[in-house]
Amino acid sequence: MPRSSREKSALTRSRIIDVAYQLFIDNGYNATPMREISQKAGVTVGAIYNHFETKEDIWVAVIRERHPYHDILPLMDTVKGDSIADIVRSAARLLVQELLNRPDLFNLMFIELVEFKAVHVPDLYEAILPHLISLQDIFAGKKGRLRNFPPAVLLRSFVGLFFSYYITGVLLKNLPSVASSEAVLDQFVDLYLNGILENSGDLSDNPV
Amino acid sequence: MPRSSREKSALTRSRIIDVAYQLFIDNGYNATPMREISQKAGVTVGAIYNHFETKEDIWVAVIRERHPYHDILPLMDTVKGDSIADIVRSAARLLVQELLNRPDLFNLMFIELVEFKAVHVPDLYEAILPHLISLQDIFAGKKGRLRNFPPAVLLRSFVGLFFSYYITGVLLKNLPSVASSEAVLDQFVDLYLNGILENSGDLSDNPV
DNA sequence: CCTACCGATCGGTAGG
DNA sequence: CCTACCGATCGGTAGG
Repeated sequence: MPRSSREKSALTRSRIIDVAYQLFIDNGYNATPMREISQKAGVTVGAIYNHFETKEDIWVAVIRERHPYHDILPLMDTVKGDSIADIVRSAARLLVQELLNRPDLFNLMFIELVEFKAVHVPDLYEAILPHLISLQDIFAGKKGRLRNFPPAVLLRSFVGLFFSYYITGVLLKNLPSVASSEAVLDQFVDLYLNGILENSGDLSDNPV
Repeated sequence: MPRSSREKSALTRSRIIDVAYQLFIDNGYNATPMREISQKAGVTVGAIYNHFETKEDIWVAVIRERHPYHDILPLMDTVKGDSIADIVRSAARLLVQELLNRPDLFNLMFIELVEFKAVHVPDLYEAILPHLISLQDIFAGKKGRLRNFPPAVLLRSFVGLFFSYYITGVLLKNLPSVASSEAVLDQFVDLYLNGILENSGDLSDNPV
């Protein structure tokens, strides 16, 4: 039970963000009325404006405070393995496990692209970048030799791998021949590993 | 000059679609008022409803009749080369030349994902699929050996490559270290070629 | 945090 | 009677 009005206010604000997060993901930003947020959050529309100056401020709070990277990045720091291939593969598995059955990250980013032209993306950098950069150090001293790609390209293409898999899966989901599955994701990862590693063998013949 | 009222009607309809196409790409679907479409098209709002029953019908006409694949797919049929690497690379170059400085395709697909949950995507299959499937035949008898990936995975990861490049470029565009450029795209393609080809050499050491 | 309400604008339709 | 289109306005809802 909240004791002070301070705590009560913080709880209300948190409830508004939770409700808005879900509605934005389900319907998009412009298609989510303030009335619906207020009803589902159990407060009046006017009350919301005690916590946020504008509707867009709710969006900013959502991507800052409820963005799935809060759950995902700490997982990345736990990735271990003897070889680069093992590390990349287990990182990919972790990411997929978190992301694909809960595609909030993708929806939030697409809404940000479509409805805001990515203006809030820089807000996310300071939180995400340190984790990404530390990923590069993880490769140092591991088995396997990386081809001569710039680190930024390796990182960017790794992140892009999941967008590639997710978007093509959604766009082609009605075609039986391109059904998404763990096996297909493994093949995407194998293709990526073949792409970045020297002497990767032929991972397509040796699924793990 | 249009002679019959039939021709005039067709021109008006075409003008409405052209205007809506640009506004949807720039602002998204929900953020584009019928008033703005009507003003820019030089007709009244009421007149639009002689050509389309609802606003959503305009969207459907846009993605059916103005989708950039109308320009892109014919280009793909002109791709030639002695080796698989050459073919994939020139296909990628053609695609990028068409797409990256005119990212209509991406925006249309993202709007479709965010604001319509991809319900109209099946409409596009019948037009696009035949071209994609014929791509697989192009590889037959060319120099270079493909790794043992299913054709659907090769195709899907090729399409995904451009989504990967485009989205990560937009999301990270404010970071100088990940600036998009033709060189970076070549590296994405090299990574992909390393990924799908046996004995690709190390393309990252031998930029073309 | 609420009730009550604003200026404006939304997608869509009336009769002619 | 058709088409393409008009000026005016509908019932509801947007953010604030």
